[in-house]
Amino acid sequence: MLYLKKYFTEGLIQFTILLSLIGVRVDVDTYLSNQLPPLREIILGPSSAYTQTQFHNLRNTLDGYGIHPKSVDLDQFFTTRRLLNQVRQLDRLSVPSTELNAWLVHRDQETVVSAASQSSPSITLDNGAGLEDLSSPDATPAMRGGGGAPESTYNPNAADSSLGAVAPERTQEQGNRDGNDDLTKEDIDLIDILWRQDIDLGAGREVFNYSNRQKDSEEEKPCLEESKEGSEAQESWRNGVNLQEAQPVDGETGESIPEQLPPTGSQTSLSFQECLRLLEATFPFGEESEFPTPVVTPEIGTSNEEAPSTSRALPQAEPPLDLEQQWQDIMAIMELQAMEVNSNSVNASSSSSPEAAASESTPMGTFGPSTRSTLINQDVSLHQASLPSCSQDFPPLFTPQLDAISSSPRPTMLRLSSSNSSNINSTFGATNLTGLFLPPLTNGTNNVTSTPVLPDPFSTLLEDSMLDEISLLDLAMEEGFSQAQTSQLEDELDSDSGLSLDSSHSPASPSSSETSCSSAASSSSTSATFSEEGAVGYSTDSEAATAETDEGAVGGYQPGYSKLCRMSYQEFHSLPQLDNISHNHTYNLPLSSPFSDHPELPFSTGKKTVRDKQSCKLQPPQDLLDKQSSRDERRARAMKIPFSNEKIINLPVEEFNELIAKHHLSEAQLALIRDIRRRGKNKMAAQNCRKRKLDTILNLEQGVHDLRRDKARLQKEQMECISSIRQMKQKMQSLSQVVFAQLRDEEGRPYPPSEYSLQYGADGSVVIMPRSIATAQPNRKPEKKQKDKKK
DNA sequence: GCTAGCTGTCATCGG
DNA sequence: TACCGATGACAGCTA
Repeated sequence: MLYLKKYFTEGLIQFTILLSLIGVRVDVDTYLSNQLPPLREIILGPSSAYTQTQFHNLRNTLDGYGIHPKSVDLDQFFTTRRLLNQVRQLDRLSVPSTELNAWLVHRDQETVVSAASQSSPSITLDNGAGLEDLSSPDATPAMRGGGGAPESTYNPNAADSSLGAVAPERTQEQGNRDGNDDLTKEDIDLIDILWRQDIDLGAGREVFNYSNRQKDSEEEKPCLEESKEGSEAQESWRNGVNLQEAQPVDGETGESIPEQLPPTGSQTSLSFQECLRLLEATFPFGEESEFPTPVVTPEIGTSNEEAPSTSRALPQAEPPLDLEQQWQDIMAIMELQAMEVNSNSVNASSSSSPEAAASESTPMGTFGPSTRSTLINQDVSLHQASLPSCSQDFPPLFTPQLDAISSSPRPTMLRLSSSNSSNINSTFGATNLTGLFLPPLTNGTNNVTSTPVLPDPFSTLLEDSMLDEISLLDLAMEEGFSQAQTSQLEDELDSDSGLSLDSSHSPASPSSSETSCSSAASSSSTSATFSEEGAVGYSTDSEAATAETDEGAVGGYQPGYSKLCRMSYQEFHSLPQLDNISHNHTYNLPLSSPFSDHPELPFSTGKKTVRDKQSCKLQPPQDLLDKQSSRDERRARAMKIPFSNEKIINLPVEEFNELIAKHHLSEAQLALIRDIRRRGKNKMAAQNCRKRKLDTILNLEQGVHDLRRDKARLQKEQMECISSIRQMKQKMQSLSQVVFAQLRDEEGRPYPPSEYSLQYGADGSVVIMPRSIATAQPNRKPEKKQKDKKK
């Protein structure tokens, strides 16, 4: 479960990164110009010590790695933190001007094989069939990947026939299996007929301005009309037909015709696959990425001849492509998708060209013979694809393993995985996610300059709650947290910050958790220990009670009791400044604390005893806390206070008074008890106060960042307004010249523009008046020597 | 030895 | 008026 959890977490992160990349890309120019180095530094936050994301990241680090909460794997910790920070910075529009951070989800061959062999159908990168196969328990890998190549999650037929055409055999054999139950053979034939009709109607290269990337030798094939494509594509999505299969195929030659690019760059969407391709090309991923995602290789320098039946890992040695080239590729893809020419019509023409045959077993994502052109054809227009496109594009991130995760009861958060539902569309089908982060496409022909995609809605999905709460709550649900513990975690999420006041192990430092534990202990309940999270040394309440009884009332520092309360999961991951983890309170703390056996030992003398030193070696931070907290403990012990300091501090006033009343205490004892209570509460208050201070600083920092971002945005808008006004003035001037050229006075003489000017009334009237008067009385409508002239 | 950071404690104020 | 929380200030401790 932890393993799967890790996959899910990382997959979610990468998923959001990729989606964010789509949105950020569109408006990247804005931020390229606004990303000043200081601002960038602030955004990126080199001083991560004051970021509140650490404990969340650590939280994420905890899940799935099976490490002790106190033994933070720093590499994973910082890696996760970096990822999360950058994810969040994506929504904050913090794309550096000279830096492109990209991630590529990667699934190695073994994972694919195992996934396939486990009858957990892997989700192909752009093969909607693979998605549908999720719902088809009887779908075998061979059925998806082609004969004899169960490992291949990438169907070459689909690759070659993407965007408009599909091999007939695939249509018949896989169409229904892919969940395309309602797409009958007649429908397919009809679509094909329509497709051919469009071809015959002459929708050719000039219509779609096919990209010059296409090989000259390839036959160009007209694409369907966009409107029809839109409807068909959506229907195709509904039917589970992969857009990849909608690649047009020349009706005569049977060759795969790549989709055509619009003449200008309409930067509206970017297919997931293309994102992967570009990201991979930019940052070749290695085996580091543990998230099992389809292997995608860049089409550049990739041929189908190599390892057709095996998935290839991403070529790490491949040098990153030029960034400019990458962006050009992205733009080209966007242009392509803006055309929405990706038809889902099933073309009877078989794309079983030799190349396709060669890539019959090409692993999914390994682009075959058509290289770039084929790649482009595989793109999916997120616009047209609407919601299904999301599910179509994104599911590759969610592997069967994730499905297994999602199959487990997880009541919280959006289920991003394909889940165990029969159709991936059911996951995203409730809402049009595409519409969330992509502007509605009114017409298939996108205006190049009128589609700035601001990913604000989607950015909301990337907010902290998505990444933080999902990690925590899901972890709580998955790892056997009790409902009370889960609610405790939720309460923590509701708090202003993750800082736990209970970070200190001082007995006089109770917190909500401690209080709750105290209550639980008082009710003789046996709360579950947190040993499952890896923390050791926690005892049950009964044990704590026993220890307390054995130890006596004085020096109520109960390792079992208090640590159960204090060193909770909450405490650990609620620390906002885990970068400075130096107080490992309970690390390697044995179950039977020395204090239990010799409760008087730590408090017997002010000097360190041998045993004390030994305990210091085991738990140095504990020593600090012991020393700091033992003063009142020692005092209480010296005064023979018959109950623990924790009770003194944490009990409500009524109970505290009752407790005091039950014992016949001297004035000195009462005074000490009240001092202990006062100091203990004040200590908590001080911690609260400091926490608030820190939160205030962080909020201010964030506010500064937001204000700077708003300032940059407003400046950009101002520049746009100025430019618009300038254009309007120019247009007005030209119109004035036209008017003056046509105006004549009573004698038929023209009005020289140098002497007259046009004055525009508020009611739309336009009058001509001498410039001298116009300048002298700019606000008064001249009555003389004017001729009203309605425009 | 100096310094920064953390923590506990006291005094004070306000609810 | 007692209680409690918040907060500034200070001191002690540790790295």
